[in-house]
Amino acid sequence: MTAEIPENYDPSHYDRPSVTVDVVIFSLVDDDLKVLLIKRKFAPFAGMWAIPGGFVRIDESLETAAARELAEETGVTDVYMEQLYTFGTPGRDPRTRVITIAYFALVPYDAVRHQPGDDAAETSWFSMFDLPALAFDHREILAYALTRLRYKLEYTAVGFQLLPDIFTLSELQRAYETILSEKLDKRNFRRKILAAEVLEETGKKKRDGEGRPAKLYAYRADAVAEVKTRRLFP
Amino acid sequence: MTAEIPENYDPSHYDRPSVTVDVVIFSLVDDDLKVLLIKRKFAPFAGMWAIPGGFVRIDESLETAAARELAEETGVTDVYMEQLYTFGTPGRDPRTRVITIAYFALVPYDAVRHQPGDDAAETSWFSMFDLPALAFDHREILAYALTRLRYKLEYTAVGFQLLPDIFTLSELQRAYETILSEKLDKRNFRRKILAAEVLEETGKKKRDGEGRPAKLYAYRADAVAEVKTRRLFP
DNA sequence: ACAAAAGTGTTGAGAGTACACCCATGC
DNA sequence: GCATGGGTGTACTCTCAACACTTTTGT
Repeated sequence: MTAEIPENYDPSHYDRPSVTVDVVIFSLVDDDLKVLLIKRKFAPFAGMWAIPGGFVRIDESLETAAARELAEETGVTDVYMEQLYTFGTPGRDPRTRVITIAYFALVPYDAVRHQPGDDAAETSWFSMFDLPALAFDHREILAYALTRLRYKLEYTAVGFQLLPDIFTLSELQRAYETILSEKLDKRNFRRKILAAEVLEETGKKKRDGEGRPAKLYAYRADAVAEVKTRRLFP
Repeated sequence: MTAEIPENYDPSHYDRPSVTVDVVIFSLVDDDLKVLLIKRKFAPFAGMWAIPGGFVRIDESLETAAARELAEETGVTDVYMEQLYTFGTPGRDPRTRVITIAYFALVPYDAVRHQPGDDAAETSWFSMFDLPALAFDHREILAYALTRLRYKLEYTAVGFQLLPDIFTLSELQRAYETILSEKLDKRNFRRKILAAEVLEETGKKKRDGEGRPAKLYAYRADAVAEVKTRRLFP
């Protein structure tokens, strides 16, 4: 395809990098944005925490590989997941050239089956706002994942993906506030989220704690995920 | 990192996919959005057109590989380029497993040195709105690239990257109209682009064709590239 | 009855949109 | 002087942002 590497050259003969997927698994716990990390047992970066990931098998798609990693760590399938970015700087893994395709997943905490310790590997949820020492370039990947998640919250209805199937508007608002690290106005929030027509009332009410019971809402399966942005040019 | 593939396993022993970069090279020619393609001489897809690309060398970064491909095909360096998406469905290349990290570049046509035919490989500019038969999954990659470019135009000032160093507001407007496939209002366009404060007058005027000479503008090097989007939540 | 959280409207400011005519030059 | 493209302002609408009190329940 290029002058140096003719297109008829069989690509299987090339010196090839390793390819992995890493999955940034977000969840909301106790009004905090958490990410699931794995403690490394071996060098390099032994004892440090890392984003769950693994090698892409030779005959599986990238999405399948990412979904497999997610399921291995959390037992969860069928959640919101999207490709984040591909990181491939030489030297990011000191052992050999490793290119990683990073994904991020939004997991409702009540759907997580494997709790930390279930698996052989030690895993734990960490606050995104209080991270431990991280292996490789994983701090950079997490920073980028948070930026993308915040950005995405502002023009899509992706926030629901972190909550249970049914939820109250106050819970949804707290989710947005937690992720954006910012207080939102209750009346404006409700008006806007209802105007987007992505929610439907379930008819049920949540009566657990103190105070007036709250209406429970569900995400409308038929809703368009992407809310049209206001455009820069008419 | 996973149950099946222990983290202490040396990744260099794995059965590894090939990794390429493909660069979607956009330019504006005669008020049309063009993309540079290469004619394939060998199987698979012999005679079909393809996005320029090549293997990532074992010790170069992905960005370097993409910039190298761009320079080989156009002679251009230092233009706007960003990572688009990573495509890795098994079978997208019938020879072997190939994962490609796609980039897109915005190239002012007057900067292109290698014209079609300069190189050994046959290259040609095609209208994005009238594409030939394409090899591999390259039609899908181009469709995604166009979507991203259009999207990006709406909330950033990236349109300049397709024009010469100095340009008139009418030329800029025509660039936006061409890419978006949509007429824009002249007064609103001018008001908005000037309000963004990313342009500066050069003092020069363009007097070539008919009509009143137009002021020539330049992109302000110190301008912030990303224009703040209106947010969905306050 | 009181504590706690849910729920609800209005107003002012700023941005978006639609729309039509005069200006400077070359021929 | 006329054809050609460049350049300019205003009024209406709509969305955003700020702001405080009433309602429903459990104890």
